[in-house]
Amino acid sequence: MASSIADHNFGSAKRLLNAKDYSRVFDDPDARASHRNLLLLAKHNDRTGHRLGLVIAKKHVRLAVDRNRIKRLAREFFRTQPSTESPMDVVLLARGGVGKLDNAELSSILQLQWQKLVRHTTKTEPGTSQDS
RNA sequence: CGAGUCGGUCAGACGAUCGCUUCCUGGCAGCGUUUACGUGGUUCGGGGGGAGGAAAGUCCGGGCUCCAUAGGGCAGAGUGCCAGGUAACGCCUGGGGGGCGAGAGCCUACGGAAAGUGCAACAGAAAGGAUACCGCCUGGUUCGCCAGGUAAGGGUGAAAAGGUGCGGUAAGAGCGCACCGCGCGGCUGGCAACAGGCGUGGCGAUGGUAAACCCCACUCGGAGCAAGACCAAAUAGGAAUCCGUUAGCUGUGGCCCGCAGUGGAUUCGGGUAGGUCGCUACAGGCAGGUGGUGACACCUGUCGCAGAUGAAUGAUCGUCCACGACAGAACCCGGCUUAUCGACCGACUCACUAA
Repeated sequence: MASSIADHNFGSAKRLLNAKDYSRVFDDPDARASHRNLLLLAKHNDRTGHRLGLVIAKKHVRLAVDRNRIKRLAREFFRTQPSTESPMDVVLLARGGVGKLDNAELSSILQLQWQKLVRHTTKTEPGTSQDS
């Protein structure tokens, strides 16, 4: 419990693992952060930390090398984020043009969108709005 | 040194910190239990491995798996000079023919048009068992032209029915001769493709196109790891309607035969899309030897070289330089094709200078 600040690993507990996990986020997201190159969806979970899922469609990023690069960068970013008091399941969707960004640009975009997402979720009060 | 041809190798390097995955190993929870011990994990250490020459396009060929022991015929598809290599190929090697280049070399779907069918705009006199516009020659003539001979010359066209030369002739013509080309028949060399002589036919019949239909020869059963197997669970079981009962239906794409199985179709309602295996050790890499012109084969030694599954192989910083291209495994191999910043090695050709 009480996932520590120095917890920077990224095992299977930190990832969305099957279709159920994904559709839970898609069907009723608590928060969203949109950018012209990507979209973040989030839903509170009852676990000890954030979990990340990635949807990088071939339609939006043509080359496999770029798709892998985006996934790695996104994982790296979420790995290094400190866990907040309200853990979430987050899904990152790629949009067109992400493949053209370099690593530094992508990182700064992720930083910005993540902050937006955190503000959103703290506003919508994690404890009470458990179900609708 | 300059220009070029062919073959091969590499695919930024080093360090620090933080991660991912897999294997080995040690500790520590948990579980089984007679202390031993076994098992074992969203746990903590230590150590090892972790994308490519194209991983790509999915264009061929295999292995493997299932369908039915994959058997006969049709249809369909593919291949197409010869001989080897190989598990196999549309690949590779060697050879032959043709073409390009000064050369090293490179390119080449390269079987059949005297089985048949089709196609060829325009131009042109005539385009396939053709034809005579101008011209040339002979004869006649009312001097306008007419009859006949001819295919050398002009003109048209992508292509005009052997070519060049000499003889010949009224002018011409394989009409005759020489050489070349072509057809046919021996001979010699070669496993063969084919090459080289020799003889023969005057060549009024063999024009082109077969990545047009077609003919001939040879090859091919189908589907793919979401193949397929197993585990707890599930496919169960149920209701309604319609069709059928020596048939029909099902069985990987077509049809017929053969073979195997069996009532079938639709709708309603219900349930699954968890885990393990397949999954990486091999037509395997490297070194040496033997045989072969070579592709390659055989022998000996040695090495262990990714196995993910919402999908690992990365991020940041520092230093250096020739400032880093194309690009990411998904069952596995052999090829082909396409993309690609550059660096290096070997063999060879041409030109120039020097010796």
